[in-house]
Amino acid sequence: MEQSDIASKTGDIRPLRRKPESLAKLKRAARKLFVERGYHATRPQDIAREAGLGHGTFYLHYPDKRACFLAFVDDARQELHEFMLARQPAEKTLEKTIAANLKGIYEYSAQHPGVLAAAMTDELVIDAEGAQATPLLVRWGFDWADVVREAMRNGQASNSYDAEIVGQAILGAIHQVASEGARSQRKREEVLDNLTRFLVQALKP
Amino acid sequence: MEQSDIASKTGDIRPLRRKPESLAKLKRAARKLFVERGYHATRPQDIAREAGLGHGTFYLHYPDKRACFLAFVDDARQELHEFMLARQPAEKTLEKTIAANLKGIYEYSAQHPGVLAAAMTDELVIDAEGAQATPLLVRWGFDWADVVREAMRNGQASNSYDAEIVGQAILGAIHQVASEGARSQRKREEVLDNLTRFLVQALKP
Amino acid sequence: MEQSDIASKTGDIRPLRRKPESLAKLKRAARKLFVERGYHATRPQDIAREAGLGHGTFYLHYPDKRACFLAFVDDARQELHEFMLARQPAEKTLEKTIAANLKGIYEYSAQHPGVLAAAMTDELVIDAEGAQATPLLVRWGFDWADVVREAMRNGQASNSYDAEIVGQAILGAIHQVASEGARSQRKREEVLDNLTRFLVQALKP
Amino acid sequence: MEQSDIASKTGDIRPLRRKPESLAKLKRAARKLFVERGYHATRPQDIAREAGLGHGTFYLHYPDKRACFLAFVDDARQELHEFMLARQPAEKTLEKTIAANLKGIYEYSAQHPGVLAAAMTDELVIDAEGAQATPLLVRWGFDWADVVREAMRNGQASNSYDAEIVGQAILGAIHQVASEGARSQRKREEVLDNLTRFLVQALKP
DNA sequence: TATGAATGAGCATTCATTCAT
DNA sequence: CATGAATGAATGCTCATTCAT
Repeated sequence: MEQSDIASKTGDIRPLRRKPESLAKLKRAARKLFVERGYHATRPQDIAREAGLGHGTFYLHYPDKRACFLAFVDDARQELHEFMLARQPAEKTLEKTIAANLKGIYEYSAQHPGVLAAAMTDELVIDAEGAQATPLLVRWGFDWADVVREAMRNGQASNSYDAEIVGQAILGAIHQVASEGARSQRKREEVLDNLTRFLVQALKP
Repeated sequence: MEQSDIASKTGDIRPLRRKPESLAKLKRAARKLFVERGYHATRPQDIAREAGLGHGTFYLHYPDKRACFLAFVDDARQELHEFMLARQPAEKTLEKTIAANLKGIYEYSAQHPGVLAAAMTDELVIDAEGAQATPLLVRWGFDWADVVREAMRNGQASNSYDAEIVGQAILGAIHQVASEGARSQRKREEVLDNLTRFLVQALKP
Repeated sequence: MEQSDIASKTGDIRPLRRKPESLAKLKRAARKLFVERGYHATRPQDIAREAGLGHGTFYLHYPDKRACFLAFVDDARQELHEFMLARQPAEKTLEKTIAANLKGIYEYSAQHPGVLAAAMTDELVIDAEGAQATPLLVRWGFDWADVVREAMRNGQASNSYDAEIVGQAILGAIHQVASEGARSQRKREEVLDNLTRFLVQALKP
Repeated sequence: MEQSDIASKTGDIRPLRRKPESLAKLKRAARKLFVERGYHATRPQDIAREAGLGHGTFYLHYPDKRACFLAFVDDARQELHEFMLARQPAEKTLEKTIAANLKGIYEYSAQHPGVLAAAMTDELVIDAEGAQATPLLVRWGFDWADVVREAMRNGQASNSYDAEIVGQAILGAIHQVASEGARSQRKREEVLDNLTRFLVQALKP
C-alpha cells in the first residue's frame, strides 16, 4: 500500500533509526549554542531545534538544562585532556613540558574557539546553589604544581619556590596568554616562544 | 552647627535620613548580592529589599538591572584603581613595582572577597548583544605591558621578550594566584614572596 | 467644631483663594497630552511636568487621573457649547441653523485639532467599571432631534420622519464629515456647502 | 490491566481535542473580552483563562497583546465584509443599495453587539506609536463615495455634490444611527425606513 | 523513541498614588 | 500650597519542563 511505500522510504533515508544519533546531535548543538550565546541565553528548545529535533527529545537525553551544560563542560574537559595527552613531549625536560603544554592549549583554543571560555563559566552563573568544590582552573593549577615538583626533583627548577603557588602562577600566565592570543590573532610562534622562555627563566634554579 | 542639626534629626527614631541615601544603600545591596549570588540570581527586587527600600525605588536610580550591574562593575574598577594608586612604591624598580601591585591586588581581594570575580563577569553573561570591546583583564594586561617596557628601558628586564605577551602573562599569573590565594586562605607573605621572585626572575636580563 | 471649619471652607466657591494658576497650568498640560497621546499613554507625572509643576501638585487639584480626564472632557464640551452658542444664526430657518452649526463644529475642530476626538474617548477606555449612561455623541444627537422637531413644526422639514432617528443621522453625518475634513485638509467652504445642501435636501418636506 | 485502564480513560473522558482548537478558543475569548471590557482592561491572562488555557498558551499564538487585538479587528472587519457581500441587492438602484447596506450593518450590529465599536478603537488607544494610515471609518466613507458616484452616473443622484464629502456624510449617518439604534433597542423597521428615505431624499437630483 | 502544544511560576518593569518635608 | 522620593500592586511576557499522542 501507500503506507508500506512510505515506510520503506522513511526506513532508510532520513532518520537513520537507532538512538544515540539524537544525543550526538544534541551535544553538537548544545556546544555550539553555549559557546555562541552563553548558558542563560540558550534555551533547551534552541538546542533541540539546532539539532533538528523536537524539543521534547531534549528531555529524553538530559534531565534538565543544567545537566546538559555540565555534560558539555565535561566533554570539553575530557577532549582537552586527550588533546594534551596526545601532545606530551617524548623527553620530559621542564622546557619541553612547558612548550608542549603551552602549544597544546593554544592549539586547542584555536581549533575550538570559545569552548574553553564557555566551559569555564563559573557554576555560580548557572546555579546559585550547587557551588562547585574546586574550580576547573584551580585544579589545572594543581597539575602544574606537579610538573613543578617533578622539575624541582630533577634539579631543573629552583627549590626556593612553593610548588603550589608557582603552579597556579604558570597556569594563570598560560590561560591569560592563550585567551588573549586567540582574541587578538597574535602570531602563534612568537607567543609560544615568548611564554616558554618566560616560564623556563622564572623557574631556573 | 549644620552637623548638629542633622544629628538631631537623624537621632530621631523612625523617619530616616533623606535623599541620596537611597542610591548608596542600593549600591551596597547590589554589590553584596551580585557578589554572593551572581547576576542572574539577583533580582532588582532583591536588591531593593536588601537595601530596605521598595522595589520601585530601584528604578528611580537605575534604568534597568543591567545598568545597575554595569555601575557596580565600574565602581569596583574605580575602587581598585584608587586602591592601587595609593600603594604605588616610592622607588620604581621592577621588583618593587611587582611586589607593590601584587600586594595591592591581593589585599583588595582579601578585603573585598568575591568582588573582582563578580565584576569580571563576562558581558556575554549579562546580555548577549552588547559585547564589550576589550575585557577588563586584557586591558590590565596592557598596563603590565607598559610596566615591562619601562623595565626594559631601564635595563631591569630582558629585551628578548615581547612586552605585550609578557604583560598578559604577568597579569594572568597574578590574577590566578590572587584568586586561588583568596580561596584557599594561604599565608599571604609566602604567596607574595614566591610570586614576586618568580616574576622578577622571569624578566631578569 | 471641625465641621463648621470645613463648612466655612466648602461654603466658598470651589478651588478658590490664592493661586488658581497651577490648576490652569495643569489643565492646559492635560489637554495637550490627552490629545497628543491619549488617556493611557499620559501619566499624571507627565501632566505635572508639562505644567512645570512637581508631580505631587497634581493631586492637590485632582483626586486622581480619571477625574482630571473627566474635567478635560467637561471643559471641552463646555467650550464647544459656548463656541456654538456664539455662532447661532439670527434667523432660525432650518438651513441657517444647519449651516451655522456645521460651520461652528467645523471651525472648532480646526482651531482645536484632536480635542473632540480625545474628549469623546469612550468611558470604557478609561475605566471598565463606570460605564457612562449616555455617550456624548448620542446626547448631541438628541439636540439635533430638537432642531428637527422645531423645523417640522415650522413646516421647514418633512413630517414623515422620526425626529430622534433623523437627529442621530444628522449628527453622525456632521461628525464624520468634520473629522474627515480635519484629517484631509479639505477646503472648508466646499465641505460646508455640500453638507448643508445635503441635509436640507434630506429634510425638505 | 493498567494499560487497558488508561486506555478506557483516555478513550472518552479527559483529554480533549487537539491542535488548532486553541487558537479558535483564544479568538472567541479575546473577542468577548475586548468587546466587554476594552483593550486596556483585558489582560492576555484573562483571555487565556476565558479560553480555558494556561496563559503561556496565549503567546504560542500571538507575539503580544497588541497583535491579538489587531487580529480581532481584522477578523471583525472581514466578517462584516462577508456579511455585507452576502446582502447586496440584486438590483443596484440607489435606494436598494442604501437600504441593503443599512440593513446589513444594522443586523450585524444586532447580532454582534459591541463588536464594531470595539474594533474601531482608535490605534492611538492601543499604541501611541503605530498610528494607522487611514481609519476604518474613513475608508468605509470612500466606499460610499463610490456608490454615490455610480448613482450620479445613473442619474439617480444629484450631480451637484462632491461624492467624497457626501460619502463620508452617508457613512457617518449610518454609523451613528446603527450605534444608537443598537444601544436603544429601537424598532428596526422604523429606523431602516427612516434612514433610507432620508438618504435617498438627500441625494435626489 | 520522538514530538510539540501546553503550562504557570517567575521575571523585569511601570505607574498611580502617598506623604514627609 | 508645593514637592519629588518612595511605594508595591499590577502588567506583559518568557522559558524550563511535562505529557498526551
